[in-house]
Amino acid sequence: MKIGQATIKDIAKELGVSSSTVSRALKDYPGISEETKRKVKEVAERLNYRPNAVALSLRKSRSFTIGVIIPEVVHFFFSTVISGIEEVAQARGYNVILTQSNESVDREKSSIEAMLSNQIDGFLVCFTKETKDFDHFSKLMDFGFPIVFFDRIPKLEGAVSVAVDDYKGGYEAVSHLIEQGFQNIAHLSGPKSLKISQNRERGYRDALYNHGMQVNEEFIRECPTGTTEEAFSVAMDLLENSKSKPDAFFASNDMAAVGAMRAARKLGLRIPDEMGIVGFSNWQFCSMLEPSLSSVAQPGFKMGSESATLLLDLIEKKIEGSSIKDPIILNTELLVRNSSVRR
Amino acid sequence: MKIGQATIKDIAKELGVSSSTVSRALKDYPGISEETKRKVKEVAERLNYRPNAVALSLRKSRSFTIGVIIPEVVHFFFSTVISGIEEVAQARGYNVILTQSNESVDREKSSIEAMLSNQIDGFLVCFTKETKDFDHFSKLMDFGFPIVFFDRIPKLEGAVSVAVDDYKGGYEAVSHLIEQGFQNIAHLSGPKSLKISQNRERGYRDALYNHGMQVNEEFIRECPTGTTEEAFSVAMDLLENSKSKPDAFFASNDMAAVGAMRAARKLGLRIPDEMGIVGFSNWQFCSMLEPSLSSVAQPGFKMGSESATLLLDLIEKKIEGSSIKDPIILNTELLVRNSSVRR
DNA sequence: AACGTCAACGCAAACGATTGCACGAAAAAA
DNA sequence: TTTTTTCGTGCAATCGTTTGCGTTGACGTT
Repeated sequence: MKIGQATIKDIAKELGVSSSTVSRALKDYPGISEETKRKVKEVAERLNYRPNAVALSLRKSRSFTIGVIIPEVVHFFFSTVISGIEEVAQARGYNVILTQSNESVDREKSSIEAMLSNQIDGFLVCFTKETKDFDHFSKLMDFGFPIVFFDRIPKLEGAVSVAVDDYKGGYEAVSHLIEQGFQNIAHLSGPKSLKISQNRERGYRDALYNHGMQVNEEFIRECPTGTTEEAFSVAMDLLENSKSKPDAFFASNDMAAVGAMRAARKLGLRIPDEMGIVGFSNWQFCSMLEPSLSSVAQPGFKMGSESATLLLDLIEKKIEGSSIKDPIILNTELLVRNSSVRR
Repeated sequence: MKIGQATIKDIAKELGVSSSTVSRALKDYPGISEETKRKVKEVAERLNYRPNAVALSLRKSRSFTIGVIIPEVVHFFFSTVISGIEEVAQARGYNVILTQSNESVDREKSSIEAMLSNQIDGFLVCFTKETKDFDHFSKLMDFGFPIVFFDRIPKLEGAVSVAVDDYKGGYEAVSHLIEQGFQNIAHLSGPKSLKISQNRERGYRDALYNHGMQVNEEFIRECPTGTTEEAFSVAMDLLENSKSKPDAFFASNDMAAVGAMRAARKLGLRIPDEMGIVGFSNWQFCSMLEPSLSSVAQPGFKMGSESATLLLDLIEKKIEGSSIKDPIILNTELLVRNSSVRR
């Protein structure tokens, strides 16, 4: 009686019929007279009847709700992904339950538990940096429970996943720097544990290699947290203490790129003439910086909408999980701005 | 049998007792022998029993889920708020269902409907810019349905809401500009329909007034969409065509502030010497700009956590909605950076 | 011996909707 | 007129859990 929500029984009582008749009438089942259907629908309308989704979930063991597990919401890329997910889900009549793991595996696991007990229909997950063990996912997948991984993809047989072409992004960014005449390109990499970081780094290496340049291992430095401060000190260290000084940075993330910009500025190096910089993710602020920051754009919204579409198709059995062997790779695009173009 | 989830019946069958006994044993009800309790818990453990939240929702007409309606997720401030909401909800054992209205009233309404049929326990809402009519909210509130409004607050008797001290933020920003010696301070305001825009503008007016300066109506210009481009052209127009040219801008939002910066730069005006600028929201990029942008920081995370706490307290009847007459106002803080401090 | 007490548990209804099956009446076929 | 078919509807079980009330048997009291 909470919100005064009318139930099927209310309609039934009002018309002096059984609830089964009402149920069938509302769904235009055959075997109900037009007359009755009309009356039922009329009363339903008048009582502002809305089916109780919870009762439906219980009956059907389906909730028309998908769960999203994401490391953190306050992150331009992730929020874009969420937006894409939400868009598709809403269009197809699904709810989205959101939890952030804050990069903690324990929270990841407890969120899964909580959502499962809510009869969620499927998961959309970007696991944490520290998730090395995927048992809590594979257990579900063995049951045929629909899961789609996005951005960060697991080493897991039969996992359906959507990722961005990190390799190509890295490759193009570094090629671009080389073409601009930069000779000593350093790489501020992301956490080595993540496939995306590895791929960006591979792109970096291959670009150098294919342009006949040597990879200087000293120039590849991990920035596990990805903050500006961290990158700043790493870049400073590199610029002050390395044997051959870098004249360009390819950062695995935009925040880190800003750290490198700061370091360059602090040392009086002019960007882009004496120092080229390219970031990754194309955060909103890239175009607002001075000089504006070149960056590899990731299609966040598309990643969200594609993953969601995939998941819903899996849930509704429009496609088979086993038919998707390889990760879906979305294209990246290098946006060239002022931080990397020599005048 | 989906996820192979064990039910109370499974436990009951295994032990040859009734499901009522199992239910009571699991909750340590009196009237169940210690022996039985032990056995039940043991089997529950072994079968990895998790209560079915959907069945619970149906029985109790409570879902331990709250609904969040937000204009758009991809927005630094809002994503911060979401983060705060999620944090509190998770800590108190609630799920968060998220929908974005994309500033469309229709979507706002349909989201409400959808969530209601999911037996949601309460709403956390930031309505759209175009929401002028609050019937769809007040109808629910009349039933005593828990709703907390955040950021944008409605003209509605008895609404519980949490906002930021926009007036103070505006007042301090403009006072600061005045103290820095700026004389002709223009205001790029937000959509006039929103209370927050009105309050920021009031702060602007009062600051001028209290410092003995005149308000030049020509200097107050609305930027309804709040994009950089829009602000750029408005600022250009002001700088090129107004009788007395502004020497400072107080923008109702950081994106607009960037637009003003661009306009100044385009006209060769040096910031902050010839032109002072202060924004609002303290988006991440503020500190990364050159010069760094002074801005009024809004406590997004706190707004989220406070609103959520309030909502959950309402839901759990720890507090009475009627006991909260006035909006809860969270403090803003002017972060002075380089864009407004004359050297 | 007859009765009351109490611990320990089961029955069944309820939450709201769906659905296989059965039933009665009317219409059609014989 | 009798039999069969068709149509429109209701009954009751089901999903998983909770909970008011009833039942059972053991034990204690007079």
